[in-house]
Amino acid sequence: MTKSQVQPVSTVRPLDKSGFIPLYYQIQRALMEKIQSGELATGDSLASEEELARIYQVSRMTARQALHGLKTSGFAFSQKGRGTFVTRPKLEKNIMHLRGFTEDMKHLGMVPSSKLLEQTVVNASEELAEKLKVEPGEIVMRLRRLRLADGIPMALEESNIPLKQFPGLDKISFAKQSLYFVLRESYGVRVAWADEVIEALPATREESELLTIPKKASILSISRTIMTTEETPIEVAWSRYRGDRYKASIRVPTTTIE
Amino acid sequence: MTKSQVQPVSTVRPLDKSGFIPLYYQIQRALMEKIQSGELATGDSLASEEELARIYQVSRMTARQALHGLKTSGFAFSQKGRGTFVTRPKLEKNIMHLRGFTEDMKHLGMVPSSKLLEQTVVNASEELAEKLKVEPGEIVMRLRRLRLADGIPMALEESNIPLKQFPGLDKISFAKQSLYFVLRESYGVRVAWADEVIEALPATREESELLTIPKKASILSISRTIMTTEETPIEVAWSRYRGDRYKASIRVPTTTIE
DNA sequence: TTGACGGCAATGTATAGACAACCATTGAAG
DNA sequence: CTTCAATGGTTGTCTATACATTGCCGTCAA
Repeated sequence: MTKSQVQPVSTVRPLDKSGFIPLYYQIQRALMEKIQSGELATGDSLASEEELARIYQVSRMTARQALHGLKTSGFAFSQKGRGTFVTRPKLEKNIMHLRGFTEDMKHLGMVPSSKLLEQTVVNASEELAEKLKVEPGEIVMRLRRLRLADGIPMALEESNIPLKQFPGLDKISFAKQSLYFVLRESYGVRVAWADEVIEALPATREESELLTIPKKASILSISRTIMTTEETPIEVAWSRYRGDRYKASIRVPTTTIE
Repeated sequence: MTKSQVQPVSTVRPLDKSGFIPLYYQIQRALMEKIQSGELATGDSLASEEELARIYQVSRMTARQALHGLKTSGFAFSQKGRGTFVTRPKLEKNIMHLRGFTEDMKHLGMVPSSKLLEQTVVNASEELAEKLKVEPGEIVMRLRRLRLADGIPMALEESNIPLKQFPGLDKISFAKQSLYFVLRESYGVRVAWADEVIEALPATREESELLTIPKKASILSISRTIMTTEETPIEVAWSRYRGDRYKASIRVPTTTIE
């Protein structure tokens, strides 16, 4: 509360009013940066809705929307009559964010690397075709990668993408580029939601060898289907994480508690 | 789209304008009921914001807020220029909802039962005290239950609740009543969020015996901390599910995709 | 010292309206 | 028949305002 008095107004970057990026989102990102950089620590109070509106020269509802975005992504919470406060989640792997392995590891301060095991074009099996909502036998790109952090094998990933929707995708090398990055930037894919199923499985022989763990050791399996707004699956993928090195976490916000 | 023309207006229950329950929430629940009952199937279009506003005699922003609630809880999604559509998730155990085991199993059409292993009052250990944000040694109620579905052991649950906040809780029998139900109805607890950590672990000897699975078999572990709006933990709990019988699932909505 | 009250600040809820962006359909022009 | 333009419907963003509800704190009186 006293902080806002001390804080110089000069630190506020003016908003881009060109109309391409929503104002509320620009404010949200500005606040997020302050949280990520540590300028705003856990427990600190954020500027009030009224104050944000004054600082950024927007209406209170717009400022409110920016704060709402922080709340639903788990970086802040509000108390009626008190204010809005930072609550930076220190979580292992927040599955509420659709990040790839590379981004995940960077956030954890580890050096990610990847070993391409397979990049082929296959005909969809019955099971896969059903999940992808295509005809059996349709061509699908399959990507199988071993993921390492600081040189230690951490996960095994397989990704299946129907090539019908993304012509030419099989000719791109994913040694360096992130799959999600390519889909977003080159094909303009708009993701609507993702369904994830989480299981604890015993390692198969192949998995235990690649991940250098004992046979039948516990594995955290996350299967994911990413859907577009047209309800067409973009990708069906699964990841197998070493049970002894990996935890998934999630923050369930108030809005979804019944 | 044609549906809204056929639908008689008489089915609309008038809103309770007494002011105790927000209008947007009443609309949200009314829509949710139609989804749950099957009156609105997956893929059906919901009434437009304008239409809802007209039907319920509220402003468009209020109708919009009702739809927003459905979206963030994964029961609907919107497309600019087209409308809002139902997308009822048919998922195994949606961890986006804070349901207890009993409600979970009922939703899956199985008959839940429970065996109370332990209901004691203990002094908090270092580790537990830190998680509950209380002093070490403070009294805590511990509930350990074996959970069965159709008579088959499915999960092991331990729940720790600081008694300081809930005097008399240790005298209530939880053989029949749900813990969440009691906390909500008798103590008026307002939950702000829950953090969950999901792991794949090998079963200990005790776990394998109680769950009738082989030793070191894979177990899906979900640890949960439930917090109030005051940032005080209400409950620290963990569940151990049989890896061969249980899957957790989650639908990540657009709003939280970066 | 304590308790009651009032005022202030903050979020929660709700209204009314405006324009932009996007999608599907229709109808006219080629 | 095909293509393009207009149109209406829908969600997305934004403004301006109002009142309710809650938490905090200081003042004043008992």
